[in-house]
Formats: sequence, C-alpha cells, structure tokens
Amino acid sequence: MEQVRVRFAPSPTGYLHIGGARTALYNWLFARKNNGTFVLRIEDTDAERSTKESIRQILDGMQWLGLNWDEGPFFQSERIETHREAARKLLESGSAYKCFCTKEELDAKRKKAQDAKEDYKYDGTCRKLSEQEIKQREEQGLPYVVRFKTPKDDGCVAFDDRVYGHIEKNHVDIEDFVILRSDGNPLYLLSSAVDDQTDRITHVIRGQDGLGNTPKQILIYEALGHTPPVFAHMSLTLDTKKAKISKRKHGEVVTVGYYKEHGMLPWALCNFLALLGWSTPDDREFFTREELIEAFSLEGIARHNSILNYHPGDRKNWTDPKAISMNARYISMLTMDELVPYVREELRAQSLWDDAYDGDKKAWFESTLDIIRTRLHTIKDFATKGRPYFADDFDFEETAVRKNLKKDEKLKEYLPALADKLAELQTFDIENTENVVRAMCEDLGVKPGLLINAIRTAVTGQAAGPGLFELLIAVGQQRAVERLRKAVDLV
RNA sequence: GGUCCCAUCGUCUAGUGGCCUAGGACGUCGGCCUCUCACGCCGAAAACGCGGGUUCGAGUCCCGCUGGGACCA
Repeated sequence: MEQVRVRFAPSPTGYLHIGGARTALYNWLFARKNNGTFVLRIEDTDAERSTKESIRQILDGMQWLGLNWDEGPFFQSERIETHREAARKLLESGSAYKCFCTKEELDAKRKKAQDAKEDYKYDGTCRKLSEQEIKQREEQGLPYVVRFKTPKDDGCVAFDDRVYGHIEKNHVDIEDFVILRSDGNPLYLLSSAVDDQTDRITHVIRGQDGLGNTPKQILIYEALGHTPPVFAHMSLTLDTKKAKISKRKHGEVVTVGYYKEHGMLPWALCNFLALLGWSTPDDREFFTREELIEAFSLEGIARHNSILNYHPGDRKNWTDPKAISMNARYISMLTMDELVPYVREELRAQSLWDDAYDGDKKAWFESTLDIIRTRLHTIKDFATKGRPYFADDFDFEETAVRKNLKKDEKLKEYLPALADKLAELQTFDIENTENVVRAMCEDLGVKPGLLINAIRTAVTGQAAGPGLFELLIAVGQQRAVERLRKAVDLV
C-alpha cells in the first residue's frame, strides 16, 4: 500500500478559520491514523490579499491546536513556474490551447446567451484555430489565455468520493476552462492540481466546495499523465441561517484565536470540531487524541452541512453551547498534570501566579483547583471566579451581598464572633470548621444556611461556590478570619 | 441561469427494509442530592420537509415536489 500523504492548503488571507481548522484536523487525523504524512502548503498566490501576519496566525493556530505537520510549510507562490510549465506541457501535448478571444467578445456572447435564456459555456472558437491562424495571432502580439481542451464526446469523468460516493460529470457539462491567465499567471484549479502532484498527495480531504472542481482537476491530472488522488469532500459549517460562516459576517467567533482567548482548551475545540460533521456509529463524544485517531474514518463524515449553533448577542453563550459544555467537561475530567499548565498560563497572564504553586504550595494549589473546577466553563474562569482563592483584591457580587450579608442585621455580631472562634482553632480542617459553625448555629438558634451562606459571601464575594468547609480550608485560616472581620462593613 | 450535492428533535447526531412505540448528546424545563452554585443522578417536552410509488412491511429503496447549500457563469 502506498504511503498516505495528505495536505492542508489554506490561503493566508485572514485568520485561521474554524472551518479551516476542521479541515486541517480531519487531514491530520487521517494522516496519523494511517501513519501517513501531513503536508502544510500555504496557497499564497493572491499576493494582494496574502499577508505575513495571516501566515503567522495560521501556523500559530495549528500549533496551538496540536495539529503538527510533517512537511512544509511550502509556499505556492514559489512554485508558479512549475504551474506554467504544466500549462506548457498541456499545450504541447494538445490537451490545451491558446484562446485569443477578447473579454468584449466573450461578454457579448455571454450576454446573448443570457438574453436567449440559454446556458453559456465557452463555444470553443479558438479550439478550432489552425496552426497558421495561431501563429498569425501570436505574431500580432495578441494576448491569450490557455484553456484546457475538454473531451467533446458523450463520456464522463467519474470518481469515487470517499464521502459522497460515486460521482459522474458529463464531458459536455464541462467547458473548456481557463488554466492560465493572459498575464501568464496560473489559475487556482491548475496550481492546486500541480502542487498536489508535486507533493505526491494521495488523498485530498477538503471542503465540499471543492466538489465541483474535482472533475476538472482529474482531467488535468490525467492529461499530465498522473493518477488522480483519492478524494474525500467534507460537509461545510454554516451559521444558524445556513450561510457559510465568515469572519466578515460573524466576527471573531469563526477564528481559532477567539477560542483561545476565551479560555477554550485546544483539545476540547478539536473534539468539538471533529463532531461537527463526523460521528461514530456508537455515538461516542469524548475522545483523547489517541482515541480519536483510532476511531477516525472518512466514511463517518456527514454529507449534509452542519450548523454552528451560535447566536450573536447571546450573553450566556459566547459560542455554540455544546462547545462550551464540552470544554467544561474537559476542565472537570482532565488530570491535574494536564490541567495545571493551562491554568498556570492564565494566572500568570493575570498576575495571580505564584511560583510556589509548582513547589511548596503545589498540593494546596491542586486541591483548590479541584474544588472549584466543576463549576467553571473556561480556563479564563480560574482567574475570574477563582480570583478569591489566589488574591485578596476580589470583587463582591452585589446580588450576593444583598442576598447573604444584608439578609440579617445580626450578622454584624455573628461574623466577628465566628471569626474569633475560627481563629482559635488549632487545626483548621473540614471537621473542626464545620463543628464550630454548626455549634454556633445551634447556640444562636439560627438555621445553618444563614451563617454558611453569609460566610461564603464574606470570604469569596460570591453567592455560589464549593461546599463551605472545603472552601474555608482552601482560602486558609488567616485569610478567612480577616475576610470575615472585614465583611462586617457590608452587612 | 447551468451543473452537482444535501434533507431525522432548536443544535450536533445514531439509524444501510422488520430490533424505531425513532436512540444518544448539548440546550430548555421539572425533580433528587444539598449550606449556595455546579457536578452527579432521575424524569419531561422536542424530529423522520411534502406527495407518490416499490414492498407483507419504509426514517431506511425509487420518482416527483419543496427547501437548503456549493461550484460555474
């Protein structure tokens, strides 16, 4: 069996798009599954729109996602000469011809066809030119494009798409398409086919928008004497109105960077993206890298497009709720060794990091993460909702203060008294703190909830959080006592 | 306009003629747990676009329609 070689070939005209990331992911998975080679090729022939910044964004995005490539990045712009050479070969072998028709002539013919409500296809005027006539025009210095000579018989181009199955396209429905512009620049169709030959690509896994071009590319392959690769077209990702998602229309939510900034774990994004248009018969949803590589197959790719369930303006959901939910699950499920690096990076960025968290305070740090993680959705949350555990300058939620501190004036007396009792504890552990609080409730004849909720808000500024006694241990005796005394002002 | 592709709960999907009184997940709602919130657990509402065939039997096969998408122009 031939070595599998696949590629991801983005145009560097913007940010790494989540649709592009999904294409890259499927290619990567297929390569890894088959011990193949994953090639990265930057299709930067549109010099006007291609930018260095964009290339950097794409490479960064792929690295962040963990989609490592084996060869490249290659740059299409450096291979234009090979594309021109291919056009020359096609010309020589009679598979292509020079077309001298002017834009005006073509426009007129098109308009005429449209007016007559007929389908317009290039009529092959220049295909019939004799060598004499061609020479004549060349001597006059007339500009020309190069067109591919599509077979004019009742046959068809057929191929077996690994996702869409057997596909046939009649020769008569394929016009003599342009492969080289009059300025000598190759068209995408030619460039990408030639590059795929150069890179010895065996499987082209790309968006369904490439399906229509495939017959033409197969024709190019064959005319150049190459065996076409296997094709697998994947469904597209659309918005809730079934339009293709784009940065222009939807903003940052379509970029990979946005997910990083919002505290998404890279693998959670991959896992989510993998499931957007791919599934296994057993309906499995969570996969480790190794498991996903093992489970992946081209045949599991959906034929229908899928929708990113994102509603702009939804304050609660900054992206598809399923993606957020998966991320939350990952945050809860990961081992500490897997989770800590992400939290460390975030806390560092927010100046909440203490190097002792990797040393003396490691045990404390990890157990603290462990008690707060089940209610956090993103890595960002460790620095926001988790702030009271790592710093003393946290905010008090207004609703929490109203609900838990201003609830009963007597808390003005209860809280300092509690602080005193907690301060006296020799061993500040769950059992002792709980005994102190509950005993005091009994003495005072108040419901435990009154004190417990008040303490939580006094110590963290929040109304919700971990069970109070583990929370107190995490915050620590001294800080807890200080915060309780300070909170009297808020009652 | 031409060519091609697609169509199951709001969303992601399972389903390849009988196991489907259509299953799972997210979201939504209700309950349990409980010091709050979350996790977890239990439960509810929620889908085969429409019309014809084929068949003893169709979500599953065929045709048409409708709808959506892509490519080319």
